[in-house]
Amino acid sequence: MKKIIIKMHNIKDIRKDTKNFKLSLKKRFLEIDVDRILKLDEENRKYIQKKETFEREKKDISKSKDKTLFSKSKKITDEIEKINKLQTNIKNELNEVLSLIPNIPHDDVPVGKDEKSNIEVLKSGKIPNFSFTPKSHYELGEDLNMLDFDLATKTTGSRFVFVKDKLALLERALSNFMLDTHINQNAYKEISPPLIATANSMFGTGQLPKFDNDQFELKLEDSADRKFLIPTAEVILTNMVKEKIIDKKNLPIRVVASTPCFRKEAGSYGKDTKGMIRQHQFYKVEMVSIVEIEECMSELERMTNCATKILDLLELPYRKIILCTGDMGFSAEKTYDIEVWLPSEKKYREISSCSSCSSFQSRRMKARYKNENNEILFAGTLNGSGLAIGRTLIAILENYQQNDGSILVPKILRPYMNNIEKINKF
RNA sequence: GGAGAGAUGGCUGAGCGGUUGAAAGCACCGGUCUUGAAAACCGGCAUGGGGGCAACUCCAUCCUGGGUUCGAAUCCCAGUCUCUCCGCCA
Repeated sequence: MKKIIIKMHNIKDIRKDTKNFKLSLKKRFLEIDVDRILKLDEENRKYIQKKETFEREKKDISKSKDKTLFSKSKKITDEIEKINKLQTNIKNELNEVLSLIPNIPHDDVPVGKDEKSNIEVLKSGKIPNFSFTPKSHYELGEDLNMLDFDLATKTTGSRFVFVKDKLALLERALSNFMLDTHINQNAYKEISPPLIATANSMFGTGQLPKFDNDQFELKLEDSADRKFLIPTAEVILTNMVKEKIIDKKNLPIRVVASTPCFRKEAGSYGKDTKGMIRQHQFYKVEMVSIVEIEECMSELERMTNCATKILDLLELPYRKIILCTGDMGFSAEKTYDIEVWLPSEKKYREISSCSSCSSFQSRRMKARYKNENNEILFAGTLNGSGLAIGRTLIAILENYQQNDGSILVPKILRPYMNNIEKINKF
């Protein structure tokens, strides 16, 4: 494996356009000492120059094969070593600071501190009118005897669930239905990936170093080697192109996978403790696109449409919102969230999140492509849920519930469920 | 788990102490020829970083990390990964 020089933000760009960089950090409401970054960068370059001067001298001596200069060469070696140490320290410090800075928001993204500044861009589907008080998914699931939270607590702990019988079938049907749709209609290629990723891969997509605490880490004999359960298939799918130079003719790359996802959800104590909205383990169908950098915005629209199409086909009411700068994830430059209507909460809840990460992840991963001019550029990466299966299951339970506590099966899913039309208690 | 073999540019693959950042071939790009294409011939073609407005120039990199040496792709040590054979196992 080649040594990887990690670059999360292009320091050259920061140097050249400090003003803009500071402005975009402000949009994210972040306090970052940019002047310190620039100072580190300057020092770093100063030492590099110093080192290179010595290295050149040494090289000349070696080439001359002049024995009288050999002792001098040895002294230079010591000098280089000293400078190298200093330079490495500064470089590491610089990289550490840079690796904690999130992606720069796209110009389209509304500026705001929190979800209150998100903007609704689309509302679709008909909100169901119930002649009775609609129940929550966990009431429905427990009444059907098909969701068992207590049992999961006993075997595993809180925030896990046993899904049983026809709901387990529904979960499986959803996975297959979503995959089939993305593969056959949306031109994604199906992948069944590993569910474990290296620390390096986690760094590539932006989960590390900042969100270490949210990850389930595996216990390994050799503690220097860190491995993690994937918090989303995005990690492993996006890293498929890491350290690669992709031929332009192979772009765009579109892949989809249905995988379990594992999240510690540190810092979410007390939020959504009831039901299966927020679990430590859940299934999700994930789409990932690798594109030429200028295609990011159009691909994001395309990807988001692939996600909403699933909700259209399932005939679930939803809305699409664009996240403001303060509510966006670490690696994203622009994000659409898709929220599905939950009758028991009388609220829209997130069921998918589609993001363009521009070259933010590809810089971390060293994923590049050659364009028509033979220039090597960092690729654009995008990821989106299409959709979160657990939450889709919830949405179906709640939106398709009947007065007697049974659940109508959405028409499109029936072929995937032995053509049953209804999920009953008996 | 045992025993061997290996890791070199987009790919194949030579080099095994000194102008080797690296032969050759393939792929790719440009040109000549051709009505067009193919073939043939000519030329170009690694990545990262530093300096410079630029032409350009300098440094690093032959799996990773140490060591030997004035000098390492080449020698030594440790590690990682890959392949083959045997064992074990969904």
